[in-house]
Amino acid sequence: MLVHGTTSARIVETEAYLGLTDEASHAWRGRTPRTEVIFGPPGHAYVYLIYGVYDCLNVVSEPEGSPGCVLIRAAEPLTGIAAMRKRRAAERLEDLASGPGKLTRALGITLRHNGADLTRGSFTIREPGQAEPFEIAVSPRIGITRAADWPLRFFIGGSRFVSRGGNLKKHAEAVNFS
DNA sequence: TCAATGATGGGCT
DNA sequence: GCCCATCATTGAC
Repeated sequence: MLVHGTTSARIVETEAYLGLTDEASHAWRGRTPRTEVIFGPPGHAYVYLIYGVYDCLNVVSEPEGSPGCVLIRAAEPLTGIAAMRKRRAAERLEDLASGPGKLTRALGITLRHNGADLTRGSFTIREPGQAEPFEIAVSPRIGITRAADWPLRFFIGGSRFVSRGGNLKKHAEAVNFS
């Protein structure tokens, strides 16, 4: 689960961005001021601004010097729901953090968190206390123009909290966990 | 329900 | 200038 202060949410949808071989990855063109943290140590946050409007959160996932990260695309609100609703209007609970731009806004994550260490402190990713059995489904990535067909989007099968583009059930395959 | 569209700013050519 | 890993709103069915 993703925790920021008093707010927390169960991550239900992610996408992988591979780095130098992946044209959709910001790191594909190499190391620049912006992509510096993607080349840094794993477990840190890469936050960027998309369309001049929304902040998106990634977790750096490869060893230092090797680029690679995971975009957090959707989450199920767990605690601090009142605080989230204050930051972002949403009628239904399943619309509160059901997209990469929505969840950062709901949890109060912004560009100033770029480079933050997610393994400790008040802004972290931890194991949920008690996970029920679940299945992880796989599909192509969403909303990108390059390498769009790569099956690198992973989400909790059957979750009501996945993003709007989440109904790509055509290509989805599932793996079960418990 | 679903497709089309404008908002808006930083990074790159 | 142009692109962009998005979202809320609009308007047609």
